[in-house]
Amino acid sequence: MDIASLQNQAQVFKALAHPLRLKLLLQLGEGERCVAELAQDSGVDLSTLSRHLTLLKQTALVADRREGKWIYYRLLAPCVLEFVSCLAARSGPGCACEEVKHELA
Amino acid sequence: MDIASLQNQAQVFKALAHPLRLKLLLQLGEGERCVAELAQDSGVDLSTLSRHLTLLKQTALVADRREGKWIYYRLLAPCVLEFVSCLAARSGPGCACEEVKHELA
DNA sequence: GCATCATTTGCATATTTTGCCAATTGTACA
DNA sequence: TGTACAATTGGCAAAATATGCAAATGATGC
Repeated sequence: MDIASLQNQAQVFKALAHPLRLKLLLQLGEGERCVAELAQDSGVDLSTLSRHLTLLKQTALVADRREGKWIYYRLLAPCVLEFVSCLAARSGPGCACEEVKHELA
Repeated sequence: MDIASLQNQAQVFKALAHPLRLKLLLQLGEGERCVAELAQDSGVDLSTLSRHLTLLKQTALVADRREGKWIYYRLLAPCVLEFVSCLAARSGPGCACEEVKHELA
């Protein structure tokens, strides 16, 4: 694995490394949303939200589409959500994967 | 998904969000390694390497074990590597998951 | 105890990330 | 054309991260 690939992948993880951005991805996992909808209970400034969405777009985790006044975002990488579930299933150390359960036993 | 869980998960992604740490995880995917071995061609100061390992340990992605003078690190969460492979398989935007191939078509 | 080797910690500095406010762009509609 | 609304961008300060050097810790063996 060369340094460039590692950097690219780290870039994706960086995009995932923020609670708000994770939340946004989970919301988009349920379907397309416009910025105002995503802002609903985000608790941050609209400008801040926009920057987070831009970051997700740059790593191709989401894509956007304009429809009239609104811009709709959609999820591009469902596999991300699967991995998040795996993490969510972690209780304490280790992860939910079978191999690891064995490792920790 | 509550804010605390999101933060915990973001924490894990943060740990993954660095090329060197990803490289370390990949190396550990092949088996236990002591710090000196990992330092071999890392290109960073030993102290820096140590800090990265500490960070990985804090998020329970790896664990360590002392044997005489050496400290061996091992991978705790193989599912991480699977996800990294998924990312590595991305060619341009999107991801290697089937659903996404469809989405992008 | 003392010297040595493997690894970690303290500290200072450089870089990156985050978040708000204000200003701007893009669209719709009167 | 002008106004209103949705969303993004510029600018800047605060917080978090990354890194190397030097000093400290822990274990070994003389």
